[in-house]
Amino acid sequence: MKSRWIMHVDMDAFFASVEQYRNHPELAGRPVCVGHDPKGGRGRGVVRAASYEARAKGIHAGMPVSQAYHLCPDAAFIPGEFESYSVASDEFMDILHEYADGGRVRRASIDEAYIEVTEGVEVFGGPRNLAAWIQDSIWHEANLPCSVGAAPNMSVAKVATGMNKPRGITIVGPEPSDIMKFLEPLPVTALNGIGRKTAERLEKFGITTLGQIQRMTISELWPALGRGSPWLFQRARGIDERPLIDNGPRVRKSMSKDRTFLEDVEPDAVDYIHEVLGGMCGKIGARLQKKALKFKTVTVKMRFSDYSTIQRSRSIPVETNNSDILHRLAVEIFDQREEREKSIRLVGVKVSGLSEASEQLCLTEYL
DNA sequence: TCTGGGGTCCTAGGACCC
DNA sequence: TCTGGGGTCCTAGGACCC
Repeated sequence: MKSRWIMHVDMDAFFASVEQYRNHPELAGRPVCVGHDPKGGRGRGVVRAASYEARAKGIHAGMPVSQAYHLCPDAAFIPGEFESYSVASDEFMDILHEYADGGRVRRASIDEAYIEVTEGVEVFGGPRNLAAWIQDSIWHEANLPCSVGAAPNMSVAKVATGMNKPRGITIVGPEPSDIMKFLEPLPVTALNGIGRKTAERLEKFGITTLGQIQRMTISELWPALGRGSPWLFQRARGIDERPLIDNGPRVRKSMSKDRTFLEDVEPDAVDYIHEVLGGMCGKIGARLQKKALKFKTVTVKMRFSDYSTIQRSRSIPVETNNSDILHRLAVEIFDQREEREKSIRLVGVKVSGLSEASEQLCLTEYL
């Protein structure tokens, strides 16, 4: 039986690359950080994406901008334009459609996707040739660098991509023994789905590498992971039978806006918080209207000075996208919080249960 | 280095209906 | 009056990802 081939394509430093190669070509070759304004080293946000030049200075995504600023004050710090990333994403997804068997693309996030290429690999004379073609097409047609991982399933392909970045190609398999050998030395966190919490749990049982799991049975794994054991048992061995299903155009499930204050806000400054909520609700309302969407549920997130975080939500019987209603609901939810002593570090508003706005909206646009 | 902002998916209990 | 099982919606929280 001929082996199945899946490719995972991951954009390199996606937001930073869009800025360097598409929006601001003058930034190519320079350290670029997309994220919050560092405000001379006092800013409270973090870096969303760092170009490889910035990474060479020790900067990485998720790092507080204040720290990034100290590491490299002359990096270009730009807030970024989400819309341009969305357009760039659609462009490279379109290119992937051309190479995928049956045009099936599974979008995993804005900057990565899986494609089934079992037939393509034969036509192009092997996975490495096809991966190189795809990489070249994306570079020449969309002006974006990417890395490619190829393997007999999605799980292993994703791990492969991460092994060789930027502009890398990594082929794993097709033999199960090759896959086992590839995964054997890797830390458990190399797998998609194993984050900090799960890694900590496993470590309590002395488990840190996939090789260790390969030598265990499901029942030996059970005390550490319970119901998650069969899943990890398989993934550690590179077994993943999931079919690659095209998830079509992006369907948004929720929309949110958070704000961390430059300094924590005193618990009695409710008017100020209400005003901030108003600003966020206005922006969310505008985005909903632009996309012709209505919401069913509002969630208000509150994070306090000790970093404890709560969320409170409420659903309404009739969907709407009216900013004033949204604001009123958000204020009500906020005012009902049980925590009244601690200062407030962050407030956020999220709308979910999104549905398409009907003719009503069109009518109001006429009036 | 105190820890952003945008998301997704899963679980679990309770309400409510048939 | 008691009992059940299934389905769906709502709310809260948690894990994870980029």
